[in-house]
Amino acid sequence: MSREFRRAMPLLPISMVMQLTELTARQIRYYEEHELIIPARSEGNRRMFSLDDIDALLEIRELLDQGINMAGVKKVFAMRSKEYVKKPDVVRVTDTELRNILREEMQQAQRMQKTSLRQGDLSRFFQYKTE
Amino acid sequence: MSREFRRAMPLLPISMVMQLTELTARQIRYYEEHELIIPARSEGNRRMFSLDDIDALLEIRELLDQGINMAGVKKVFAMRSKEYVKKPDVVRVTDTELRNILREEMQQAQRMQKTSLRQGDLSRFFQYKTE
DNA sequence: ACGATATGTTAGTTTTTATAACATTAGATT
DNA sequence: AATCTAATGTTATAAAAACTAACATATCGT
Repeated sequence: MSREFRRAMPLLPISMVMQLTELTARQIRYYEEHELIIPARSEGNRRMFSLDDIDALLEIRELLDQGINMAGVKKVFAMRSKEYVKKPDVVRVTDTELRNILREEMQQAQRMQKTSLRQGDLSRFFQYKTE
Repeated sequence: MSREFRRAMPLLPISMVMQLTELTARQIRYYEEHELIIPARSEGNRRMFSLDDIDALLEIRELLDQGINMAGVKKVFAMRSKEYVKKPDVVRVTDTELRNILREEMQQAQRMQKTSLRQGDLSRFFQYKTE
C-alpha cells in the first residue's frame, strides 16, 4: 500500500480533528460545505477524517488567519490541485477497501515477523521521524 | 515530541479499531478487561485507541490464533514489558496534554513553513515509508 | 446602512459506544 | 458423559457524539 493510501485513510472522528486543529465542528463542516475537504463517511453517516484532511484544515486555518477569505482559500486549493494534474490518476478505492487493505497488510506483516516486538509492528506502516 | 508520544496518542474510535484489527468490540473490551490494553477515554468515557493499542491487539489476535490462551498472552506481554525495564521512565503526560502538544507542534510547523505544500505538513509528524 | 460571509447556537434525530447481564460454544477435567 | 471454564456472542438500556437544519450574530466590504 502506498504512502498516499495511508495518508488518505479515514480514521479519525470529528472530535479528534477538533482537538488537533482547534477548529469547531461548525467550521469544519462549513469548509466541507465549500468542498475544501471531503471527509469519508461511516455507514451511519459520521465523518471520518484522514491525515490529508487534517493537513488541509490546518492550512485553511492558516490562510484564514492571514486574512484571506474563503474565496481566496478556494483559489489557493484549486491552484494546488492543478499542480498535480501531471501526476497519474490514483486508482479509485472505496474507504472500506482502503481499510481492508491496511488491515491485511498489517496482518501479513504480523505473520511474517516473529511474534515478539510489541513495538514496531504498525510502525512499519505508520513510521515517524525521530527528529 | 518523541516518536513514542505520537504512537501513544489516542486518536481512533473503537469502530475503526474493529475494522483495522478484525476484532469485535466484545473482544477488544474483553482484552482490556484483562489489562492487555488500556485505551484512553474521552471526556464522555469513549475509548480512544493509539497506534500502540492497535499493535497490541494485532498481536493478541495472532497469539490467540496460534492456540495460546489468555493466560499465555498475558505472560508474553508481561515478559515483553520486563525487557523495557532498563528504558528510562517516560514522562507522564495526560492524553489531553498529548493532543495539545501535537496540535501545537503542528501549528508551529504550519507557521514556520510557507503556506504552500498541501502535502507534507502533518507528514512531518506522521511520516511513512515509501516502500 | 446594507448585504454577504464566517461562525455561533439551538433543537431534534440518529448513530455510536458504554455497561451489564445472560447465552453459547469448544476444550479441558473429572 | 457430565461438568467447568474460557472466550465470545447477544441483548437491553443508557449516555455520548455527531448529524442536519434553521436561525442568530458579528464583521467587513461596498
